[in-house]
Formats: sequence, C-alpha cells, structure tokens
Amino acid sequence: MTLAVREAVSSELSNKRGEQVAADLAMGRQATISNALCTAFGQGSCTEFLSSRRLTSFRKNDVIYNVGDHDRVFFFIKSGFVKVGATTSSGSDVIYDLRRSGDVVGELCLTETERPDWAIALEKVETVAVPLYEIRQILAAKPAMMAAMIDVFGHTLKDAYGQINTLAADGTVRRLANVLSVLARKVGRQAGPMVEIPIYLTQEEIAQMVVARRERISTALNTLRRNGVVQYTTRGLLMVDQDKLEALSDLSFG
Amino acid sequence: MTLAVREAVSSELSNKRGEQVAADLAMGRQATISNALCTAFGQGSCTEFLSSRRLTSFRKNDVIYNVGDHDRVFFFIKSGFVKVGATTSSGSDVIYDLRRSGDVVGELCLTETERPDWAIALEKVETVAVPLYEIRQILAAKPAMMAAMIDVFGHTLKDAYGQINTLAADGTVRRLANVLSVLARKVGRQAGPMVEIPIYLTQEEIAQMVVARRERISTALNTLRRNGVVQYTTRGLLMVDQDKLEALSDLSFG
DNA sequence: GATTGTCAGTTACCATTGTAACAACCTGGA
DNA sequence: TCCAGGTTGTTACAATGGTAACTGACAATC
Repeated sequence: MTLAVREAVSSELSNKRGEQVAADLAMGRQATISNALCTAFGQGSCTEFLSSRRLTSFRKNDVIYNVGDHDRVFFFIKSGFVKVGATTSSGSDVIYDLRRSGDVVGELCLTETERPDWAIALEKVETVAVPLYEIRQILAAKPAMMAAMIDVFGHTLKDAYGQINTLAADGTVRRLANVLSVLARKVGRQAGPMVEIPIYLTQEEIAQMVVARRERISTALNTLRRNGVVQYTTRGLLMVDQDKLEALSDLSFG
Repeated sequence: MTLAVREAVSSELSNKRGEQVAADLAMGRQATISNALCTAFGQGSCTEFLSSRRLTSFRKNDVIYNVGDHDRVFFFIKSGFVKVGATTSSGSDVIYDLRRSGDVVGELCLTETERPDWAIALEKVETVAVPLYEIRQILAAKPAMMAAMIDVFGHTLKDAYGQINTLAADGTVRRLANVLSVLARKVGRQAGPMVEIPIYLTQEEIAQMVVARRERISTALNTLRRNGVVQYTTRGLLMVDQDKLEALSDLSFG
C-alpha cells in the first residue's frame, strides 16, 4: 500500500510526468485538460509546491468534503478515484463527475463560501490539500495557473451542459451509453479490443451518474452486454466497446 | 392527479418557513457577479476598451453564434436579453441560461474550438464582439480580468450543476418553480409585492428552460397562477412571488 | 375585414420510468 | 462455518410525462 502511494507520488514529481501526459494525450483531450491544473502547479518554481506538502489521505467511502461545509480548500488528487456529486432535496444522490489522480476536487469553493457539492473517495485516495488563500496567492503569482484554472472550469462546464443535454433528450439506455462513453474516455485503459474502466462502480453509483433508478441500469447493462457493447461480471470491472458505444449515442433515429 | 398536484403545492406553500434568503442580497450578488467581467473590462486603462469599439447588434431571433461555429469571439452584452442553449440529437432545443446587459456570451470558446452551444437574441440586442486572441491579451495583461473570468465560469458551473440536480429530483412543477425563481433573481425587477420578469418568454421557451413539453408548462403555470404564485396574462410579462416560489422549489442550490 | 401564423389551454392515449418487492448470489466478519 | 449485509437480476403496478390532436384568442399583414 505505502509502496503504491510512494510510487504514485514520485511519478507525479519526477520526469515520469512526460509519460503520463503522453498517455493522456493518447487517451484523449479530456484527460489532458484534467491534468492541466496539476501540471501548472508542478511547473518551474512550483515543483516543490505540492511535493513539500503533507498528504491528506482518505479511505474508501470517506467524505472529503460535504454539502454545506465552509472549508475553502482545493484537493489535488495524487492517487485514487473520487466521486463528486450532491444530494437532492428528495434524498437521492446525483454524481456529477469522477475525478482521478492529476485532477483537482473542490474547485467550486473558489466562488462559493459554502460547498454546494460533496466529494467522496471511491477507494483509498491520497490528496494534497491547499487552502483557498494559498491558491489565490499562486494564481496571482502565476498567470499560467490562472489559464489552467479557467481551462478546468471551462471543460467541466461543457461536460455539465452535456449532461443536461442528454438528460433532456435521451432515454435511459442512451444516457447510460453516454456515461460509459465519457467514463471510458476519461479514466479508461485500453485492454485489447475494448476499454477497461479501472475502478469498480456499483450499479447504484452508475445509476447516480446516469440519473435513473438502479433497476433500469441493471436491465440496460444487460441489454448492452447481450449486444456485445459491454462486458462485465458480478462485482467485476466494466469493459466497454467504444465504437459500439459511440454508434449507440449517435443514433438519431430511435 | 391534478388534485394531488394542487395539494402538494398548497402544502408546500402553507408551511413556508420564513427564511430570509434575502431576495435583495441574492439579487445583488448575482448581478454583481454577472457584471464582474464587464466591470473588470471597464476598469482603469481599459475604460475605453469597450466604449471605443463598434457595436454589433442583433434583431429578435437573430443567431449570435451557432452550434459548430468556429468563430472564437466573446460577446459583451450592452443591452437586451440573450438565450444560450443547444439543440439535442432529437431536434428539440434546451435553454441553459439567459444573459442580459452586463453579461458575456460565448465564453466557452475559450476552451473549445467549436461552439458546443448557440446564442440567440430574445429581442434587439447590442453587443461588443471581442475576438479570443484579444481576450487572451487582456487576460494576460490584467490579472483582475482573469479572476473575473474564473468567477463567471464558477458561477455558471454552479448553476449548471443546480440544473442537473433539479432535473434529477423534481417533477415538472418544481422544476418550473426553480426556473422561475432563478429567473426572478437574475433578471427580475421588484414590482410592488411581486417580482416582474422584464422579458417576454413564450411557454415554449420556458419549457426549454424547464426541460419539459410546452403543454406541461401550460398546466403547471396555471396551477401556480391559481395558487397565487405567479400572475400573467396571455402574451404578457410574468410576475412571480419570490417567497412562495422559494417555498415551493426549496432551492438546494440557491 | 379576411387571412395567416403564433400562442395558450386542454384532452385522451400511450411509452417510459419510478416503486416496491423478492430471490439469488457473493463477501466479509463473527 | 454460517450469517448478515450488500449487490445484482427481475417482475408487477403506479405515476409521470410525452404525443397528438384540436380549440380559441390574438396580432400582423394584406
């Protein structure tokens, strides 16, 4: 465990970053953008900025921050996956986004004094926590950071609009296909002819991303499985066929 | 079923807790944020920046930019209202946001080379069009601009997440209440005991904001009208009772 | 003043989705 | 080992919302 963490940390700090970025490039634009902030933070005289800090770690299901919290802190993820979402007035959860190592979590505290969302660790997560006032100092000192920050917000905003779009137009199956497609682009790893999603998600969590009941996800996933679009086993990782997924979400006519 | 709705509405209204969300504060804050970019642009040596430029004007229903366009231009609204949205794969329109004088439109071109959204004038609109490369110059030269830009993105993102939230949790009536409440905070004008929304919106447009069929909006609006939550006449402006609306929609993302 | 187009209101019908309930299975801990 | 709790698969029934169709009202144009 400790070994894995230290490896993850040093990979960020050493020249392995180039490799990481290259991998992200191969993976697609999304990943690259996600990492922009950390890259900017890690550049030049800021190199020691993140590395000199103590890691804040969370175990699976730990709440990194919660709705209504007044802490104004950015969390830079060194390792592990985090879900970002909110709890609706009727008590159900909605997941807006998944974040992974290289991403930042809690960025909305930049403009909000009270957290409108929560972030929960999907597995053991190591982060560097940076209070807002320090973020502000760094932003003021390094324009590149600003640009990176704007990029992060811009892309997150585009994704959010995309979610609204799919919610407005599509039925459960297409929404699921959309979510899986985005997941694959974002965190997927090529595994032979298919893309593996390297984090175990329960159907309940997938349902919160798709914004539908778990039962619908169960049947929809089975439909996709029968059509060879996805592969999975009980409590196993998802493998998706990107091409078939995209074909599915592109269908303009029923 | 209509009875159930009405009962739900009335019960929500009756136990309205006297929470002083301070409509004026909310309104003030929103307006301030909306104007942050323009304010930043107008500050100091940039005072003449906007004023020295030619105005680009649009008539009602003119497309300011469209999905897929490759122009990378910011539009600073000097006067008039603009709707921002997108067309879904099934052909229906979704409205993400309304913008008014003091706001910016087209900001997503900062991170996207191809417009993912459209913007359409709801009435005669005067704008100052600024190409992205100039925006970049100004951002680099004036850190205050950057901060303002980040603010704009942050708030827009929070709004977008709020929309996802309400889409996930609420039925048509509450979503409508949400939309009206946001509209009132954003563009409303105090008119006696109620707040007037100073731009005429067809039910079809409201439906695109609520993400529902026009027919539902018709009945939902009538329900609200019968309960005294809103007032309107055919082809007339909407007047809304903010307190009752907030009680109804129980804004989790206010 | 007739015509045309847009907008609002309403209804019956149907498709989709949520609700509730249960059974089967797996995993981890007592 | 067995049990408890979590995960998945599946069904019936109810509720919600979309579809389609029609009406009346108004405004602009000719």
